[in-house]
Amino acid sequence: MSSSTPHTQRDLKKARTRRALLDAGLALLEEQSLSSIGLREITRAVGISPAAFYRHFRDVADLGVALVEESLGSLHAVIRAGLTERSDDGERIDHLVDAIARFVREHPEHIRFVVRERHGGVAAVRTAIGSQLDRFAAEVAEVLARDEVSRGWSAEDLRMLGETYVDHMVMTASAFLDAALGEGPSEEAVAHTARRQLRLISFGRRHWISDAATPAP
Amino acid sequence: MSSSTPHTQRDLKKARTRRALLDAGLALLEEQSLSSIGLREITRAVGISPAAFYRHFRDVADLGVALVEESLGSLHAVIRAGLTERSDDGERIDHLVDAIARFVREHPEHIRFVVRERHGGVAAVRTAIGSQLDRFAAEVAEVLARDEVSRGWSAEDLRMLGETYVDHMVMTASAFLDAALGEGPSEEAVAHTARRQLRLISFGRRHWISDAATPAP
DNA sequence: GCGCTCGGCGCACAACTGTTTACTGAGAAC
DNA sequence: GTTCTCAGTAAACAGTTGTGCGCCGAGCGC
Repeated sequence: MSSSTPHTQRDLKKARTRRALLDAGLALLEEQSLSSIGLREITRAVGISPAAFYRHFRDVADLGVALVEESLGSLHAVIRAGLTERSDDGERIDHLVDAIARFVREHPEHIRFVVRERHGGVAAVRTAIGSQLDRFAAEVAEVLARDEVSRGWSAEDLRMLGETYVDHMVMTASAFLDAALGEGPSEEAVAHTARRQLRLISFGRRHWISDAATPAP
Repeated sequence: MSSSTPHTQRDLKKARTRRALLDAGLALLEEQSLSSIGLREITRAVGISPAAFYRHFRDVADLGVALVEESLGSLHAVIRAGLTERSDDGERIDHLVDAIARFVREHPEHIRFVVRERHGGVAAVRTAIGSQLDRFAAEVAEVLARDEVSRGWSAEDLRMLGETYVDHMVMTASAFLDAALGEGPSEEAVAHTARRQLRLISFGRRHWISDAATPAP
């Protein structure tokens, strides 16, 4: 999107092995965490010599950072579409949850990576994911600001709401992933719970009072 | 609490180096993830020979599982107290958030460990944390069931609510930790956001309609 | 076509890993 | 006081790791 990609067949080849490295790393991350993956392990999986790795990345951590952009870039578009699509609350929730479920089904390794490394052992990757999710939250907040229910909401409250949504999405995606691998509840159950949680938030939103003390229950 | 602890001074010594191993592991986990920590690395930090490790744990993963019980055991009591303490919603939220903040200040390494390994690269530890948090969610649900607002809530809905609370606690604790290390927003800011999110949930709770279709906003 | 660029290779290097083996010696048991 | 238990040791094992070096040789610009 930003780098110049000269169409010479040599750069093409380079881009292809770079892809292979990224894919191999992603695959290995299914059962390990980034900080325990060896450079040699990756090159072995790709079928190139260890030294060749340095032609593409400085570090394994560097490869990790590259994976962050890739993984969250695609999710980005999906969620944004899912949120904007319908303004009716019930349908919107269903669509959003479905969108997440579909994404997890199509890119399981990507979200596995994000969830695992969000609080993982590699600082650079952690902060990369963090700032990506921050931008994400801001965007969601912006979309939600357009709803009628958001009238009178302060920017800060909207921001908080956006973070809540993003965190919920990540957790839901993670739960879907577990479901797909047979660990934890079924996909239906996860979707069910996710919808109810979104509904809970939705109710809270509709009756939100920004500053007043909350009455006793 | 469960194991027989003969007061012979030899078992005492053994228990002490076991503690040292656990502490060393916890300390190393501050900047790495469990799957990348070496057995030798731990024994070196403690000052014993690598082979001595096997007198206490079969694996590094085994040590990890032991850390899970320890880390979440203490949090358990704290949160339960924080939740039960006050029935007024506003005060309860404040107390809960304060309790989390205090806990993070007192046991930063423990929650660091839990957050990092919850979705980390070691399956055994992952499931140990998962089941611990599950029990946790059930307990929270039970406490919340005693509120007046929970009249008419199905067991399933309560369970969902409990999970929401637990997830929120973990995320908040993680945010507090980041704050303490100077990454991300300040502790005050984290507490502020956490309180608002809890308030949002609280509003949602009060206006919850279990099955009916949600009206347009 | 000639020279240059540069992705990839092979090899060497020192450092490290987990695990086993036979052992020592302080303390328990009787 | 003698015997047994067992946490911890030292040494060796075969692998593995990241990184540096010099060298190809296919493809590029010209």
